[in-house]
Amino acid sequence: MGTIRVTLADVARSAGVSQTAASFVLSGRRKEMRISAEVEARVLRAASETGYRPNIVSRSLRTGTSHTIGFVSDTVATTPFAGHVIWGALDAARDRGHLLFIGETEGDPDLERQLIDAMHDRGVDGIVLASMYTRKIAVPKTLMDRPAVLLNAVPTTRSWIPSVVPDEVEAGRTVVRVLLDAGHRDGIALIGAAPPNQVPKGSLAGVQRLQGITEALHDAGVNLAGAVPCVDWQPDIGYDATRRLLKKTMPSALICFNDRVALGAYQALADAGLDVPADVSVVSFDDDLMASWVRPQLTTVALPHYELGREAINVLLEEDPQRRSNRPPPIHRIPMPLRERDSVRRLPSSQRRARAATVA
Amino acid sequence: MGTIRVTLADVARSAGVSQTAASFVLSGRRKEMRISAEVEARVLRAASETGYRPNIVSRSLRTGTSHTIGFVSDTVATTPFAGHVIWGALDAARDRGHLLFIGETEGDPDLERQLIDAMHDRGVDGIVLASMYTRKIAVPKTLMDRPAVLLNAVPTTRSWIPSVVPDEVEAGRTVVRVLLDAGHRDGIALIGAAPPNQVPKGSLAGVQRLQGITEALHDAGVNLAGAVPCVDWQPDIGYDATRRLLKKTMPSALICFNDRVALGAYQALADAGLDVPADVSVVSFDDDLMASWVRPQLTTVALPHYELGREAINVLLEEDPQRRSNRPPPIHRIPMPLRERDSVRRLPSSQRRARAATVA
DNA sequence: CACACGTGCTGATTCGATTTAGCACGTGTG
DNA sequence: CACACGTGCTAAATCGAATCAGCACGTGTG
Repeated sequence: MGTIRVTLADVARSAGVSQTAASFVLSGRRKEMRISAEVEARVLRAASETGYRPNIVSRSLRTGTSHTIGFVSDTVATTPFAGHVIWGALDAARDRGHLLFIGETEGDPDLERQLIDAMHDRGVDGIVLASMYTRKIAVPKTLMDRPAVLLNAVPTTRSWIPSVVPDEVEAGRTVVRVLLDAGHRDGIALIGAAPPNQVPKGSLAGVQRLQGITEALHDAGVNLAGAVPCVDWQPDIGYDATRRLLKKTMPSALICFNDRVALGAYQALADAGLDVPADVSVVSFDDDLMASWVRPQLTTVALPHYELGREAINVLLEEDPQRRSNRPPPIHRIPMPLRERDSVRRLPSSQRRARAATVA
Repeated sequence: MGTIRVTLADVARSAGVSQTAASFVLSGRRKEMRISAEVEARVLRAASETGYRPNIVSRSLRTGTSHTIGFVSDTVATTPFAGHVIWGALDAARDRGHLLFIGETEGDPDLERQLIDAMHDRGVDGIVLASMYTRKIAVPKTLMDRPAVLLNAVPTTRSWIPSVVPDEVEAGRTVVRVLLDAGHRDGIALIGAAPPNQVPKGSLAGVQRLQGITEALHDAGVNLAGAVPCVDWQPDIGYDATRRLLKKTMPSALICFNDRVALGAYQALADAGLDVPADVSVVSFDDDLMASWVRPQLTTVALPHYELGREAINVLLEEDPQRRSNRPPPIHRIPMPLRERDSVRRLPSSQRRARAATVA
């Protein structure tokens, strides 16, 4: 306890050389300073014998880089979402020799600014600003001075700040492909949004999932059997929307805009005496925990939390050189993997052959 | 972008005074240096006009305190447990002007050491070492050099390091009190552990919950109607244990050693045609999410995640003075609050009067 | 032999704040 | 008038590593 730290000066003295020599050896740049192999050996030996560890605070003051990253999110760790994002960020940071500060804003812009400033005061190399759900955010001015990345968010204001977001458009295409591949065609209906752009207010995910879905359907020459928008993607609202749909038409497959909506749809279908997937197939988005709890387990396209966290760190640490170029800020889209479970029925091969014929 | 930071020297120059004067004014110690009110005003004005913010890296190098804390846990944020602990730690840290590094060891001692060292290298003021579940841990040597606190763990080795843990003994007393208050007396049985010390291997919580329970029962002069230990506190094991109990006796109330065990007990009771709470009351520990999902909702004693996180930070930041005293390291026990829900039946007042008479 | 040049290292400065030591000036005291 | 003492401030050292600017010594070249 209270062990005094070994400094570079100690190592240099113990190796009988100057601090400069020791410094260059230990940073692996001995050739640059033309340090002899013999001196190198002495320094390395002294360093390992004394148990020298460089003081990063000091290095940071001199060089301006701290091997430290700030991670600021509106909600930290109380949801599995945020948990896995942080997990990915931690892993990526560790792989690259960085440590992570974390902070939670609770959605308060003042707190957000204070946290960002507090991190900058501590010399972080950059900041990841993360959002719970995908949306556009006004980038705090205080974030603009130094390297930064938005996670699960895109900037409203003009800025050079890169974003890392799930590839929702492609996910929309994916769910359509799943249904088409299983032989569904004319009975596909949407729960949670409707073309051309009826989505929950402020929901970027809604817009993009819908875009992917409509594009994929259009490419296949398929028309929707129906579509009921929701003001919010919650189970009870999804329940009501599904009941309304069933009054007008009998779908063969539902695309629900997230797993909570799908849960509501499950209940409405059950109430109507319909079986999933025998009578109606269901596909969805997010891969919430509940997706594997419900019976039948839900086929859904997962939000790639862990990968989002990883990629945000990687983008941040590679971001500097191209900064301030006049191109629009890069948006990195992370694939959303399909989790195939038990809520989609493969139609009998006769029908599938029919479809194959149509396509050909 | 790339805005150059204002330094103390800039502020001093702009106020027309020395750095020393500016420094003492800004740290609120002007009387100590006998700085005039007029100079104070000039400095404060210059600081706010230039938007000066102290460089904490530099301060840290000089003073050795960084207003930064390391939080190392075996599992970070992927469970609501860890999430709420971190949430509490973040709040406490913010309240005291500190920022939190976090790190995850995945149970790997090497990684643990590396993380602790990396944090020390960055000049953290102290480290919280957190464990997913309450247990004894070997304190890493590298943790001993500087302030530290164990969270949800107590040291096996002799060390001065304080611990913050849930007050499991008192929680044991609490569940007994709930049952006694509701009029239960002779029909109380345990699922998950049995006196004197049959608990899942390595489970500190088991030992302490059992201790509290047996003490409270003894104080009330009540004997157990039965007790079935479990090798692990999982639903299926709780299910089996409950079935075994029911073959021997008909309890009026079960004390389950955690909520997962209680879930198994619910199923076994249902299979036996018994209603909760009409036929059998159930109380438990942890307040897992599932405790409010099951029907009837489960009366349980909650693990105080948020408070554990808060208290760990508070203890850490107040820990220095008494350090290295020869007394054993302090163990801070955090109360586990009772969540009264619907799984306990109040016995008819006749029986309760009978009990009151017995006691009197 | 004079001088350039390469080799192998060292001394001193820097980053930005904190802090110790001490200086100049005025006022009161014997 | 000499001298102590209080007041209000400044200069310079310090924390630990990185790094710029050289210095000494040998070797080769004209």
